[in-house]
Amino acid sequence: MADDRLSRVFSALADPTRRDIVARLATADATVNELAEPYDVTVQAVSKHIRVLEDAGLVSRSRDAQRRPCHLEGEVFDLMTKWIERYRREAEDRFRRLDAVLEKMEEQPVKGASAKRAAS
Amino acid sequence: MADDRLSRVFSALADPTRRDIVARLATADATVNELAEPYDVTVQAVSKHIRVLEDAGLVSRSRDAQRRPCHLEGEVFDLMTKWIERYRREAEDRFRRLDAVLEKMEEQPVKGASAKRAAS
DNA sequence: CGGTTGTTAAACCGATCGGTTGAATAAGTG
DNA sequence: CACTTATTCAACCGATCGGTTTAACAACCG
Repeated sequence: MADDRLSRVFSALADPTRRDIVARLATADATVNELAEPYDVTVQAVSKHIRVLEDAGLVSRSRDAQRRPCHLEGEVFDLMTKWIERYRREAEDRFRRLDAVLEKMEEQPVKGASAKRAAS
Repeated sequence: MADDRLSRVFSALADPTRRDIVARLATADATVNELAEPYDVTVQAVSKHIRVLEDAGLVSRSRDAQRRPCHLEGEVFDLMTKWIERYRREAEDRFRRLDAVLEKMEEQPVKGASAKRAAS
């Protein structure tokens, strides 16, 4: 797994358990044990999941006696959104341009070329 | 890897090569060979990457003789954005609420309790 | 102090991943 | 037809993943 930020974030969120943890942390901070309770895996496994989320910058932790409360870090979402929006917009623009071309082609219906391969 | 849609999408984008392919497809459709050219891996490896993107619904393909042009599908981005925005908003709201609480605490500076643990 | 609770570290395991090589398939071109 | 081009399939390989068990560590509680 590439160690760049975006890769870590996407990779972290590729697991449904980790996404669920994020979802629950969105409503309230929680300790490892609290987070582990609903899943039928060991608390160690959940601890690992949280580590992954932490490494991705999605979660931060404080200390409260033996407990290590987890807190969702919202900033990282910006990174994803920025990436996504960029390419979504490009794709949509391209789609619109294609639409325009098709419309134009309908107006003056296919002069010469077969439109199979426009340019090199 | 869980086979649900969101998992496949995030998982697909967790790889930098695949993200780069998406980025390039945002500007123009391209064949497997064209896509493979800049990377120093075999074309088979790139073919696999494209398969992953296709399975995630990020890429669709048509046919042009032996070629299989790849086309970026923008819709899937909505799925991600929706998921992200939802939890980002919750996290931000919570942050704002916390801010409000802290402000209030500054107004009437710590009456009785130690504010260590508010409620069960 | 000893015991309990919360969390992590270490070692291991089967499955999947990203990559390879080699061969097969598909479809134009001489 | 044989030949080149574009793509995929199949088998394999080392690394990583998600999970386990066992043990350690940290900090409170009596």
